[in-house]
Amino acid sequence: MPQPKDDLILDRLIHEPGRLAIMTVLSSVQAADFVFLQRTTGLTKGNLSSHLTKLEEAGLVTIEKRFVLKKPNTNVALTPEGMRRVTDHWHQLERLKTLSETLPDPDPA
Amino acid sequence: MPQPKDDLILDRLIHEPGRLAIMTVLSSVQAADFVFLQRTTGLTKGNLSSHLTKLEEAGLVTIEKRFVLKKPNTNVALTPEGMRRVTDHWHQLERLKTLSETLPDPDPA
DNA sequence: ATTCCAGGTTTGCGCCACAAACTAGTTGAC
DNA sequence: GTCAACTAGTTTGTGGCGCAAACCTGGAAT
Repeated sequence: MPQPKDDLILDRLIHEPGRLAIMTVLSSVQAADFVFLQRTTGLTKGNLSSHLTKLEEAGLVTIEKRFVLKKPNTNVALTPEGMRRVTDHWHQLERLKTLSETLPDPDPA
Repeated sequence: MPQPKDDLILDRLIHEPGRLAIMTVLSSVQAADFVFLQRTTGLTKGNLSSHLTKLEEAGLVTIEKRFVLKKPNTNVALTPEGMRRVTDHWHQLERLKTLSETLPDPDPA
């Protein structure tokens, strides 16, 4: 069943609220550590950790683990692909919103 | 763990791509039948049907079933609450997007 | 040496979105 | 009339995934 706008696709990997927050924050700051991301996104450690793993597996972010001041420090940055995808996702959302304003007449009851 | 923007919450019921499409379309056209929604959202009948049921149970849409030209005809409209929630959701998305542009400096690596 | 904390990771489970199968009625074709 | 095909939906089965909670690991304080 083809749809009128086959090219309007919301990527679930990015659309998921937690990951949308992560990706959007990263797209602004380029790189951030785990604690910063936790503060800005409001995610719990556990959820942040697993979302990051998922994003890394998908090639959207790179994760580097170091020790800073003798504490573990996880640094996260978007890959070029990640940047492309999150930018595109916001673009798709914008399209959905405006598309609904240019709809053919419904066959009303 | 409180988050900096506790009031920035993406309602999963609405955020789900299929339902976001349904709600956004409905917010533009006020009322639409099943077939129109299927065309505009690109959802399959099955998925559209179950999403509509879920939205109805949540009190976000009203569903009226009739026969038109001897065929079943399902008419869907937003409730006031539904209208409020979808409008608010787009507002929250906008906030997430702009919020990321006014972030404190990350502790970079 | 043992408790405590920071900074994460792993596990278990409950929900849910999707595709596929099913239902009910209608319209021809024969 | 009956059989096939179509329209307009609903129900079902299930795999995947997001979440909370439990767990881990090393440094520091007492």
